[in-house]
Amino acid sequence: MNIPSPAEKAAILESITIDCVIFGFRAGNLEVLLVRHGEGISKDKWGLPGGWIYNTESTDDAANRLLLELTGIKDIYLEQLRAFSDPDRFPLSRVITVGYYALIKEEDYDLKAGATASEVAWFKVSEVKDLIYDHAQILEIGLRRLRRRIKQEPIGFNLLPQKFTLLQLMHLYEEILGKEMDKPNFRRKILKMNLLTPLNEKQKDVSHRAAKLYQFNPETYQQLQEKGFNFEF
Amino acid sequence: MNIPSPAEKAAILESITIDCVIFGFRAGNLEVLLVRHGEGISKDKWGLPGGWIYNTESTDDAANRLLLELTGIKDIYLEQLRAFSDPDRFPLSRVITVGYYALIKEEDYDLKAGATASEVAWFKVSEVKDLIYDHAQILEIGLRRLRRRIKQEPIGFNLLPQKFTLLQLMHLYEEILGKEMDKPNFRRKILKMNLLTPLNEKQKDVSHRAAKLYQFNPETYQQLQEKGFNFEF
DNA sequence: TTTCTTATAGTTTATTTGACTACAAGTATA
DNA sequence: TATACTTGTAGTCAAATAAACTATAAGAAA
Repeated sequence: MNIPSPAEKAAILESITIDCVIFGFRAGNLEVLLVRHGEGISKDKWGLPGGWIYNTESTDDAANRLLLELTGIKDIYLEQLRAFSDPDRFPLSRVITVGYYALIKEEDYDLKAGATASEVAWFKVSEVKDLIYDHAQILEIGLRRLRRRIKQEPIGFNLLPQKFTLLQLMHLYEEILGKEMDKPNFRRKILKMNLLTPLNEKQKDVSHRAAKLYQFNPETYQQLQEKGFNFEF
Repeated sequence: MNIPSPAEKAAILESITIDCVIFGFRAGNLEVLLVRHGEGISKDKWGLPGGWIYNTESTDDAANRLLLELTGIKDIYLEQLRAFSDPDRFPLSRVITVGYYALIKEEDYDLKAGATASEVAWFKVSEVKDLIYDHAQILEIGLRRLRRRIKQEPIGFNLLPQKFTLLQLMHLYEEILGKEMDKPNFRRKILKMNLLTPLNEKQKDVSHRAAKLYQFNPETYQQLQEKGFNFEF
């Protein structure tokens, strides 16, 4: 994030920015998308993708635009976290930032660094360190939100391939919630919800008994949502 | 909310404001605190208490300060809702507002209109209408947050007098969640949590059998919180 | 003394949980 | 080809919980 040029100043809100916490999941690890800044006071340092917002756009629109410009990712569902407003959070001027977060399947998107980002990459959440400004705090709040959300909505499915085994799904919950689970019980509970459609297909190329593949069924989810249900495990 | 004067402009962030949704409970009704504006384009109209933030304060601090200035209420726990950022939400200029919410016991606070508010008063949530700008939306989001929170934390006790009966507590849950409950079951469930200290005291001046009074016990709550528990009814 | 209202205790049945056990279906290897 | 090994899947059982309901107690009012 840099101080905007005079030309830019006319079009943006000088005291508000956006920062996005984008989570992905690969090889059993929860990851987060970071960009390396190409200019300004944080040049060469890693941080969350973000930037200034235009006078004419909502923060939702700004978040989507910035994410596309910096990382090449578009058309994803970004949810607002909250505003971060410590007066000293940004060293050059008084800036409040609005945090957003999302969960995506890494394989569905090609990364392409753009605008003020010289590089984009996924990092394991457990290994992230030294982020600029207060981005560590924003990430922390994003992670907390993710853990809460995944207990109440079936968002975890966004992180898996379209066809997955029950054990993959369970491992995802274990990784995000940070606790071990019982296979038979998990299986019973998730199947009773009727959210998964069993496929006539099995895993391939595994050196043990192949597990049945399932896919998430958004329609039954719609129906269930009206009655209200929960994802505690 | 008015356009700030040139003198004020130096001290504030021009494009960010705060708005507070303060909930109270009286005579079985959920209420919200509104102020009548004394000046500016929304003069004489009712809206949420709020205003501009200073360069030197966080949004949390600004919310507390504004609430005190406008309504006389201080030292309460305000929680951030989120930023509201529709480019057209404020008619005179581009302003993003950060919403806050809180729950208080009405009897504990004296209202005193101040600063740009000519009047302050409690309104039944079910009867509120015609709020300025997008304050109806902010109230709606606050209400949704309240309903979610009350299912997970014992915040409802903030709304009752210090000594209360189980039926009063149940009615509060019924009012906020909008559904009827079973007395014996509610009673059993809430007592098993061990959050209430029974008093050697009963209701007075009621024309029927007097119910036992209880009070909320913050210490056992502290202990329980570590283990995690939930308030579903 | 009877009636009415609300408080509180208890019952019953179905459902859900958590911890396990057992076995099935494959792959690897001897 | 037989055996061991790994993971998947089904099922059991006791304990805890939830929902719906009945019954009785404690007062106030008629």
